[in-house]
Amino acid sequence: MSYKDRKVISIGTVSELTGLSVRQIRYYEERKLIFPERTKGGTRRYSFSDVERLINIANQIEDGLQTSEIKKMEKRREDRKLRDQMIRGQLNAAFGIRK
Amino acid sequence: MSYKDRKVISIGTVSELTGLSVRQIRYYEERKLIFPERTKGGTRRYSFSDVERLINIANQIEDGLQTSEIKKMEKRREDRKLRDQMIRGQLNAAFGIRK
DNA sequence: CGTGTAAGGAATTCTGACACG
DNA sequence: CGTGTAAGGAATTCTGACACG
Repeated sequence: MSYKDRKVISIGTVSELTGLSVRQIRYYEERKLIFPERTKGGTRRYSFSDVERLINIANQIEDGLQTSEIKKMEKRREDRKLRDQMIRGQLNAAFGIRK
Repeated sequence: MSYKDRKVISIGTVSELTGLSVRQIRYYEERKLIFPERTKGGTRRYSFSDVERLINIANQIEDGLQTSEIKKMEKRREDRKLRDQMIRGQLNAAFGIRK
């Protein structure tokens, strides 16, 4: 959609923007925490959103969390979000509650 | 400032986003129409604003304009902008006109 | 588990030049 | 003038592995 989500940044630039090593960035991908696109040639491309996400991941790692825990927390957060949306939708369908 | 102006995109990706050849992109820089940054290694980095500017340049070229003419028009536009700002500033200083 | 590193190779980019028109 | 291309080289990125802890 917006510039923020266009995958156009190569890993070296992401390393500069985040302060993380390319090794760390690739590792977080291996652990399914980040999902860059690939060019035809196979090089990774990240978005600014990815950069922000990486900074959050790095902070959680610094706080002693393991990548598996970070992954679980994200999933729970995502599940809550979906559940809330569903509840909102049902309330709206039943009572026409706006916003 | 914003994501739009961060110089983080390499020339190959810019080529994809604009549909221009890397040769064309480098040439417009040679003609002083575009100003990418450079990494320590010397590779060019562009912003989304640069991508937009390139698309505009390409359209003007298609319309038969020469790079020197495009450059002049941009300068004139820039000069008008500065002049208007100055006038606004003087009006405001003299009469306190807001906005 | 998270990260560094050396290894070999492939993809990407760079510059200056020649070509065409 | 604007753009394509072949040339040689340098910078960038890739993967799989070994190391440490």
